[in-house]
Amino acid sequence: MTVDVSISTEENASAAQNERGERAPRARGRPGGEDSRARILSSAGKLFAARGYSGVSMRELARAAKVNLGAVNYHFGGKGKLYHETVLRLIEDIGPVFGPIIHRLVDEVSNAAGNREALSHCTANFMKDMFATVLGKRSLRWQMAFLLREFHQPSREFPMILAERINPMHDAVGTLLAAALELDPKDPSVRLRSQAFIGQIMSFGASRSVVCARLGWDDYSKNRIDFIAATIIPATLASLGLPPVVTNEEKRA
Amino acid sequence: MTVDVSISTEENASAAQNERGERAPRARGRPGGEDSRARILSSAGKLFAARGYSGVSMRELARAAKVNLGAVNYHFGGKGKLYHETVLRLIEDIGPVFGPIIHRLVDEVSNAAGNREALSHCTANFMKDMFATVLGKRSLRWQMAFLLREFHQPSREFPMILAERINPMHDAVGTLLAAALELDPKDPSVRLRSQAFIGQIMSFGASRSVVCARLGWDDYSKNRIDFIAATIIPATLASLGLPPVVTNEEKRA
DNA sequence: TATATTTGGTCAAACGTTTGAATAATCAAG
DNA sequence: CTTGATTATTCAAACGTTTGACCAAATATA
Repeated sequence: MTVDVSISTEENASAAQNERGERAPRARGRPGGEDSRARILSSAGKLFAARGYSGVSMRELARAAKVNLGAVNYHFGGKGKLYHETVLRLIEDIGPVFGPIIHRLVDEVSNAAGNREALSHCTANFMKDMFATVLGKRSLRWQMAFLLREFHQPSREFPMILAERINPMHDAVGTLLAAALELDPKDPSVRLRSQAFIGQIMSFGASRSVVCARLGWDDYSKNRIDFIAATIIPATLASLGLPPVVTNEEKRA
Repeated sequence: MTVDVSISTEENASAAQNERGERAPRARGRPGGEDSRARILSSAGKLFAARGYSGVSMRELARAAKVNLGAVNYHFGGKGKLYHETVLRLIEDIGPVFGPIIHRLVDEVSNAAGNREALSHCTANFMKDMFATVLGKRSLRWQMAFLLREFHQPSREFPMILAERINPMHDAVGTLLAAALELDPKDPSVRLRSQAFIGQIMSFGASRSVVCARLGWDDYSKNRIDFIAATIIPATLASLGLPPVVTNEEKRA
């Protein structure tokens, strides 16, 4: 448990003792290295997501991360390697976010055991989770933009993203659709409908500018995201031939 | 009619006579101008779509268009102006493609007059048109990539694209959804479902790499696009509470 | 000749990268 | 408790290349 945390955050690795009580060797040399590294990685993610690889200069990046220009190459050994590290970091970052959502979906589908009301609830829960996460999580904003960019303009890092994060998500949705449609999860039509299912959700992230322009919104907010979910979920349930989910308010009436 | 064609292709504008039979004034000076301009514009579209504004250098562009570096600035007066012209050209190009699709949809929805079988056929026809166009038309490939880029990373040209091409498309889908759901076309939930409707289709273009990877395809083909349409259309009909469309084969049986 | 276009070249600025000195911490020796 | 070696990091300057822009001369048609 403590191991997991230290791996996922990856900070303070050199600052304390290890779990055996042995003295961990303190960092030598001028301090601040891990700090700068983290700042560079964070700035790089945001900038690459917003403007793409060639749209970001090393100088701009160094300025944003508040480090010297040379420090970027010192820590990462070049722009290309930095981009690679950014993708690795992205994959690490979104794992703990989508992992539980995927886990919950697969669990609930399994527990539903074909019961269609239960499948409706799985679907609604999953979509609520996804909308809230993809559209709402401030901390995930640049990651989503980064992903969308890699989707439609795959770099050499794309296969890794596909294998580590996209395939598990699509496979999970596949089990839901297979249960709802009573088809094999490997059926090509299930895979296509998984794409439509996920693509529909992601499109609200990819076309944020369009949605906001057409709805007269400045940006998404919690209430607006809830409204999107409440609007789209019934349509998706119907598309799967699943019964509508009765909301709490409707139950009271 | 002939006017539309000449506008849409925009080539040979200086090569022949106009429709009144008057002699069009032949171009003076060194020849090749309109040719070079068109080649530059075409290369610029493809390159900007693939790598983005800053991912393309003027020299690379000149090489791709087989013109001298100076000729690009001669014709367009700079990289920024060339990008602007590329967007104008894009809007002009996709107009004749999506215009008829939109027109057909609005017409058929109007003629359906609320009849739900007729609305099913509208929907199916529109989606078939869209899938075939967005995924299939080779000539539209870079335009779609360009659009998707502008969606999620709007440049200063975005408002024009929105007004000229996106809003009409969304409004047309809005009339379909309003008829099917018996709501006002301006209802926010109709606008959101229009986004989901279109976004779902576009996602097959945006995530081409994902779809192909998961289906084991190298690329889309006519048959595969038909298969996508045949898979997704029934789901969309169900999501709108519209009756399924009976295919020709099923009718014979 | 007049006009339109192409051409090759130059320019300052910005690019990614490299370098070597300066800095700040730890560690081992005295 | 100081000292000097060692290590890690920062920093400013410079490298050679590429960038977008610009220009005057050359060229090809009317």
